[in-house]
Amino acid sequence: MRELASACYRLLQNRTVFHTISIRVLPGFGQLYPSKDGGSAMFLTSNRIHGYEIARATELGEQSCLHTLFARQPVEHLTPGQSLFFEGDSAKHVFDVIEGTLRIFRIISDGRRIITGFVHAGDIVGVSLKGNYLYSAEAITATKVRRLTRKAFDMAVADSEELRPQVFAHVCDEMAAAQDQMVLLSCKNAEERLCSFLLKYLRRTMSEGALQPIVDLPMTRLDMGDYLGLTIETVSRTITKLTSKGVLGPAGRHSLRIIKPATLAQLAGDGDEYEDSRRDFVVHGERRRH
Amino acid sequence: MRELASACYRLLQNRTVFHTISIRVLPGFGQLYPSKDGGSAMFLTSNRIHGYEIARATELGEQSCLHTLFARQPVEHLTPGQSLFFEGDSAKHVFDVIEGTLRIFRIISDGRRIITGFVHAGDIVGVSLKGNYLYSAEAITATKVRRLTRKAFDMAVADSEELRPQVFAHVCDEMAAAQDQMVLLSCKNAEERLCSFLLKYLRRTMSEGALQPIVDLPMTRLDMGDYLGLTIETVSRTITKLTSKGVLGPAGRHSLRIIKPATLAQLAGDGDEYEDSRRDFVVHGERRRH
DNA sequence: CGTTCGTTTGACTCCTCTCAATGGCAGTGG
DNA sequence: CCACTGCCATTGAGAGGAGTCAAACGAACG
Repeated sequence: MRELASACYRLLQNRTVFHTISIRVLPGFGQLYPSKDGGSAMFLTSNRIHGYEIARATELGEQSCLHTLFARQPVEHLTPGQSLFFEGDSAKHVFDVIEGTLRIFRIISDGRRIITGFVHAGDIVGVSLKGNYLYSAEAITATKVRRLTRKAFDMAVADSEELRPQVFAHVCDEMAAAQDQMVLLSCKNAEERLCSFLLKYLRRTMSEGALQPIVDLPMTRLDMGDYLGLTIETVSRTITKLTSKGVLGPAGRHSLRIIKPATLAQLAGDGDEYEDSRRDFVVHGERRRH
Repeated sequence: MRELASACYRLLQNRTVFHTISIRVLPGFGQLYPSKDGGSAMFLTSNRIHGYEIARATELGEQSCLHTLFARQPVEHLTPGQSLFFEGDSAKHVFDVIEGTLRIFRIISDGRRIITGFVHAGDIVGVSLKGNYLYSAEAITATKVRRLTRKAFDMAVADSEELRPQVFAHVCDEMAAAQDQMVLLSCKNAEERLCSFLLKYLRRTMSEGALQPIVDLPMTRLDMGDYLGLTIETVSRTITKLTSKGVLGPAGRHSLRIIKPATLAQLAGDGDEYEDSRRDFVVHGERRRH
């Protein structure tokens, strides 16, 4: 069944005009979320065995950073909506994202989509799996990636005392993120979910040395909803509510200005973030759980 | 704050009678879920460096199975409710569960508990982390474990070409489980969550060669609720509903008889499980999403 | 036999989903 | 230059599923 959903999704990817047709053909898959500019041709992962990669990768084994493994690989470009790989495909490559954002998601049998994460520039995708990809990856914005065959990647890592702990750390971070997401989905209400989400992006933005507390959200409300376990309407309503509270302010099409970061942190309900709680005042002190 | 919650939880673990007192002292932590027989003393993880373990572990390096690393370690016994380690503690040990069941959970600032998983006999806990435990572990039933220092474990693994992929596979399985859990929490209703849960246990039970489709659920409704992102009332009501549908039947205090496994699989809504869908008939064909 | 703890059941509330309509922006073609 | 169209976002009204509060029940245990 998953194969069917996946196949159907690919079909949608390949469509030129008739994407709504596919939806009617398979009533079970009512919401296969055709991507914005799905007119682009499907991105086929090449199955060539890059023998030369292996040699090159191992020879770079003494380098300290995982990214250096990818340094000499050709850069591949993805247009928004283009797929990098599909759930269920045999996991032949590991990817280093140089620029852009991707969504990582699964489609379940009734056609719903669950975004399990977003991947940004500097991240590496496709490490923590054996055999087949557990999820699909799709570009949200124009994206540049470099790829390495798993074989090359694994060999380089196996040979390097330096890289192995890095890979392990990477997997641990992924695990920690998954746990946080489980906490969010388990017992946070819409406002807390959104605040947690924005807070994460705010931290990332600020740590990159941004001057203004403006977060860029390349994804659509649908993406956010599918990530946070909410509908687009609820996401939209919650943003409106936070704006009217004065926590957020508008800042362009795909951006939000965080006016009260500390309130945002409080509303996120993670609890253990006290750093800047007194930088602004709580307007509405309510803290109810559903 | 997390430290406070954790500390408060430890306090509760140590309590003899006055566990409700602690709750009132810290209004934020209204539901610290004192464990059933919390009268037991707190289990302190020993910090001795087992130098001899390391030698022994490496000398066992040529063995094929991860469990053999633990084979010569002394068996430790945990009574129900006893803690193995706490969230935030520095992750000094890796554990091999020989017998019994543990819950793996996190406490968030408002006192809620999220169970991220259950650990059964044959599982290994504490692998996929660096530095500190991301969660607490607590025995549900009488449990037997063996421990190895991380140092010994890591060294043995690093030295063995055989063990490394096993550890990697283990981490991948954990990751896959986390993803499945995210799907469950993201977009399944109470019935689907419970069915998924029961189905997982049923599969485990049957694969162990059980003759009867009876799943043993050592945990309480509260544990199930905290795992599935539901309240005890909803868990209870859903079980009642499934029983009245004829899918489940009572089978003792902590057990459930699965009368219609295929219906259970259908209701779980995972989609890609067709194997035995025709073994029984769907009574109520409804398949709504909330 | 009484207490305690876990479970079940009921009544009610409320948060989020669903359905539906509107608004706004961007790209396209006349 | 402007209407048209498609997509995304917003807003509203209504419904329903799960949470909350409360009480009763049942099993285990001293």
